Order: sequence, then structure tokens, then C-alpha cells
Amino acid sequence: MTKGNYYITTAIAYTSGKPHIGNTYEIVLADSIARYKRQQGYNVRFQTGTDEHGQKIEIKAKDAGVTPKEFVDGVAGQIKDIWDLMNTSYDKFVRTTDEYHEKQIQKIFKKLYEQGDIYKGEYEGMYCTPCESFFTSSQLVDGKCPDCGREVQNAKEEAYFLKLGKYTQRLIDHINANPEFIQPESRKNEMMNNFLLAGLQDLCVSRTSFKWGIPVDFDDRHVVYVWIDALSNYITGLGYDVDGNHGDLYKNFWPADLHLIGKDILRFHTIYWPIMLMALDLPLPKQIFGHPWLLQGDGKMSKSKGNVIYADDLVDLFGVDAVRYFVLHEMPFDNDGVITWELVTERVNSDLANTLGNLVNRTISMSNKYFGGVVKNEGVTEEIDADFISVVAGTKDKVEEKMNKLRVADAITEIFNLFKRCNKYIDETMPWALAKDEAKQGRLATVLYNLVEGISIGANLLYAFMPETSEKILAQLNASKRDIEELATFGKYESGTKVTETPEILFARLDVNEILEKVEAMKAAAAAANGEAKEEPAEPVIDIEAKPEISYDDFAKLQFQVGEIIACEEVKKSKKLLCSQVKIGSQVKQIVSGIKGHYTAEEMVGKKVMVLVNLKPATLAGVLSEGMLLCAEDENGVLALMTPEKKMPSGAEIA
RNA sequence: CGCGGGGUAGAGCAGCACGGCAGCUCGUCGGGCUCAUAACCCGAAGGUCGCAGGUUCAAAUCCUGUCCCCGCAACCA
Repeated sequence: MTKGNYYITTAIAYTSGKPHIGNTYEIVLADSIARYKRQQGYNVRFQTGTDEHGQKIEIKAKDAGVTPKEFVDGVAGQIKDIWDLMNTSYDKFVRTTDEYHEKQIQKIFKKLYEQGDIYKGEYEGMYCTPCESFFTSSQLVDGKCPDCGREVQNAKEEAYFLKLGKYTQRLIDHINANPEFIQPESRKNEMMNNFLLAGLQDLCVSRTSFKWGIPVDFDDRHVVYVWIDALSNYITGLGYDVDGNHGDLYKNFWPADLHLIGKDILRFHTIYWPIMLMALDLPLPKQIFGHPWLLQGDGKMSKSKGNVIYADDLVDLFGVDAVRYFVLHEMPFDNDGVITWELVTERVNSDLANTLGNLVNRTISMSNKYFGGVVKNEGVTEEIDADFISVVAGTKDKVEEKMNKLRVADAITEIFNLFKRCNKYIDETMPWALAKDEAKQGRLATVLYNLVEGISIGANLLYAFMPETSEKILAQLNASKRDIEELATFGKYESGTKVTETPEILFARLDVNEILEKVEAMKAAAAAANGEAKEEPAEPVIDIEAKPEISYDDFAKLQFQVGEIIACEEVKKSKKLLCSQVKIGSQVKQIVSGIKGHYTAEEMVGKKVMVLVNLKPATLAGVLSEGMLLCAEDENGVLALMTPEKKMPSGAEIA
């Protein structure tokens, strides 16, 4: 009966903090695919988990005054709670701090080192601490981290590298030969053109700058850096063993059928991971799908804006299945989706309450009203039934077609088209009119039977996406759960079955304003809780990496003066540059600064600012810059110009 | 200056690889119905598909140019 094995994974979540609805989307998406596959008859293995190492966690734990392990135990628990709250049916939750995992990582690292795929080298470049990444100077943007825009430091670090060159061609060939490998396809070209064809730099796979990681067992100053550690979870979680003593799970389920990941880490999954596998002489996963992001309506989610949406808050307000429905249905296939409280409310009302909930409710009440709840097919058909039945019975194939292409949102739409067709069927047949005519009892019974059967099929199809609701509907109808294959046949609902006498409202209609009020209340409560927890909400402080000590002579080389901005304009074609004419004493210098977005050109004019005067002129975006305006930067990247706190003449020296 | 995504009806989106009547959901308006959660069904209004050119019998779709927005990401692997 089984169609074979099917192994699906999500990316493992980084345990630096509570995941929000964006992170949660991925596990729900994976869950719906896993459930669907199971329903189709596959023997499914569904794995998720947490990535628990790295400098950031080390730092966060320190800030929180706990050990890294305690910290990740807490967050991993939180993540698991949310996964469970979302009713996801994963079979395995890996943690990269699990002992079997750590052991295999060390062995993998060693094996790759011994066979020459990993070598020891030295990494020199500009280092961005928060991003834990090195960059070449050409990668920097305005001399700052291209990823986060913050300052970078020149740094050098002994490190191990994974050789990529040896396998690049093989990977290119593989991608070309397997068009399904990277999904959606538009991403495939991106990977090819931007990385593979351009030539790969060897990947740095160890770190000495922090300790919270899996130690390299033959060189204990190093810990294994994220990629080998995290990516390997897909095989260690199955019981892969470097020495060949694999567990049965590994034998049965590798290679994976689908790695479901966010589009941001597609590069690592379609390039580095396959190369690692090639180096280990293992088969490659069959498909990698980089799903889009779920975005907050009024811009990017951010804690400072207070607009982060968390899964548990959504569940409190709407219920698990409503949230699952929303994220699965509203997420386009290869475009980012939008979530707002209003949009969720709208979907719940129109799709779940009106179309579905009300349909179930009205059907059951009619059955009770007219036949004491007994649903019997009297076989009195009419021409009008044919179209209805073909729509209902045809939905299974449509859903299957969409699911095969991972078009989950479209699959759900098909199911709801079925429910809409049911509502229409009620209007077409007008059961209440039939009920008034004694001669039409048989027809009435058949109509209700058809409806109940239609809903039963729809509810079964809904199972993968909204398991709880699916079961509730089937329970109310006293219908049985069916395999997918049986859902293309109309008429399997057992005639003569009695439906529930007391239909429960599946989804209540919601009032947008009430929802928004509750959201406000929730935010206020959260803010209050935060405030209390912190006693005095101390102004946050920022620690940056210490730079080497300098002598007074070094300092004396720097010439700082007060400058007055006498004119300022935006640098055309640049994103964040403003070009200022700065009067310093009697001379005027042109200085370009990356502060557009923090200050407008008009605001700048007239300000007295601190200027580093004797900086070697540079050209930014084609514009000459003869100095630097000094700014302070907070943890959110907000910039503030340094201005004298008393009135000072232009040109005054700062020392 | 870099890379990526986008601009189609009031809102949210599809359509674009392969040109052929501009579509879906919500909302709005009108009608119908009363079994049902003021729900359901039918109908209508509303868009020169960001702008300007070009190719073509025909362009949202292909080409060229241009403007605008967003992101570089989920608390920052």
C-alpha cells in the first residue's frame, strides 16, 4: 500500500530568540506537505530542529547571565512549543547540541580534513562581528558590512577551509541535468549566474573567535563554523555515521526528497551542502525549495516598531487552524506574502466563517430539521446534480496537481472552490422549498446526502492543511477519514448515517475593531511585562569589539575640527549618500557621508559638526570626499551627528 | 555605486519563460433567498497593467529607455 519513503526537512531554526510568524510559516508549510504525502500513502519522515551554536548565542547567553547551553535549552523549548502549538507533525526534532550530532560533526570534519577537502589556512579581511562574516574590501559598501551596514574591522584569523573548486563542475552539471533540483526555478538562475559560474571562494568552516560550537577534535582552538554543523543535521538526524554504521532511518530515507528552506539560505543548500555531500560521497537531496518571506504589512517586522507578529499571539486570537490557513493560503509561490491583523481577520471571516463554517452549520441544521439528523441517499437525482458532483469529485485531482508542484496556496484554493460549489448547490436545489412539499422528501434527502458527501470529501482534502478543522467536520458529520485515492469517488458517505444534533460553530465571525483592540491590549501587556522585568528600563548600552591600544602620537595624527555645513545635496544615484560643503575655518571641503535616511539635505545645512579633516580623500559613488563627518551609531543603526555642545566657531580644533 | 524583488480595480494578489477579449479573493453597489454564523446565491460598477518609446495584424506579456517603491531579513548564522 505504501508508495515509498518520503523525507522532508525544514531548515533548523537558530536559537537566538523567540521565532515569529515568519519563521513559523516554514514549519507549517512543511507540515502540510508532510501530512499530504502521508495521506497519499507515503511513508513520511519529517524532520525539523534547532541550530544552537555560534557567537551570537554565546553573547546573548552572557547578556542573560546564563550558560550558552542553558540559553539554547530555553529557546529550543520555546521553539518546540510553538511548533507543537501549530500542530505540526514532525517525526524528529534535532538539536545541534545533541551528542550524536556533535560526534558525527567532528568525524565529518576530520574525514574531510584527512582526505584533503578541508585545509588549514588564514582568513584575512574585514570582519563584521554581528554578522560573523568576513568580507573582502571590494565587497564592502561605503566601507561597511554589506549585509548589515555596520562597521567592520580588519581582522585575521587562522581557519579551516572547505575546498569547493574540485566539485564545482560536477555541481553545475547536476543542476543542469536536474531542473527540479532548485525550486522555484527563478532562483536556480540566480545561484548559477551569481555564484557557480562566477567561481566559488573556498568556504571558511571553522572559527577561533568564539568557543560556543563543536570543537574540532584535532585542533582544539577551533570550533566548527555554522555550515558543516547545521547542514549536516539532515543526515545526522537520520543516524548517518561517517564510518558507515548507519541507522536504518538513514538507509531508508536518504537522500531527502525535499529540503524546505527560506530563500535567504538557498545558496548554502544548493551549493555548499551538495558539495559537502559530494565530498562525503553521498547522494544529493532531490529537491530544494526556497520559499518566500512573510512580510508585515506596514514594513519589515521589527521589535523597535513593536509590530512583530508571533504565532502564539495569532493563535490566541484566531485559533491554530485559522493561522495555518492564513499563512498557507496567503503565501504566493515565489513572491513574498503579507500579513496584517486586518488581513487575517478578513480571511477568517470570509473563507473560514462564511464559506466553510456556515456551510457545515447550515447543512447539519437542515439535516436535523428535516430528517432528524439522518442522512440517507434516496437516489432521487436531477440533472443539476451532475455538475455539482463532478466539481466535488474532481477536486482531488486538482489538489494533487497543485501539491505536486508545491503550490500549496493554490491547492487550498481548489478545496475552497469545492465548498463554494456546495453553497451554490444549496441555492440551486433550495432544500427549504422541497421541505414544504410532501412529494419531494426523496429529492430533499438526496440533496442533503449529496451535500454531506461533498463536505466530507472537502473536509478530507482539508486534512493536510487544517487537521483539527478537518477532524471536527468529519466528527460532526459522523463521516470517516479516507485515503486520498478514495476522494475522487462520490458517494462513499454511508447512507443512513446520523449527523450531530448540536453543530458546533467552527469559526466565529470576528470584528476587526475588536481584534485590533485586543492586539493593542496584548502589546500593552507585553510592554508592561517587559518594563517590570527590567525594573528600571536601563538605557541600552553597546559594547563593540576592542581595538588595539594606540599611542598618543597615533591619536595626534588625527586632525579633528568643527565644521559648518553650508550646503548639502543628495548624491544622485546613490542610496544613502549626502554630499555636504563643509566650512572649516576659511576653507570649504566637500564631504560625502552615508547618512541619507537619517538626515535630509535641508536638515544638514547650518549644522556645526565634528569633522575628521586630514583623512585621505576618496571617491564615493563618483563624488570626491575630502574628510569624514563623525557620527555615533546605536544598536539599530540609527546615526547621530556629533555636534559641539557649546557654540563653537567653524574651524575650532577638537582634541 | 552593488545585488535581489516589485509597480495590474479601493485592498491583497494571479497572469508574463510560450504575445491573442485583463482575471481571482475581499470590499462597494444592486438584486434574489431565508436552511444557516446579517451568513448563502446571482448581477453590476471600478483598471489607458508605473511612465515613454519600439517590434507586431495583435503587447500586461518581447525589446530599449526612464521614474518610483521595497528588501538585503525576521531581531540579525
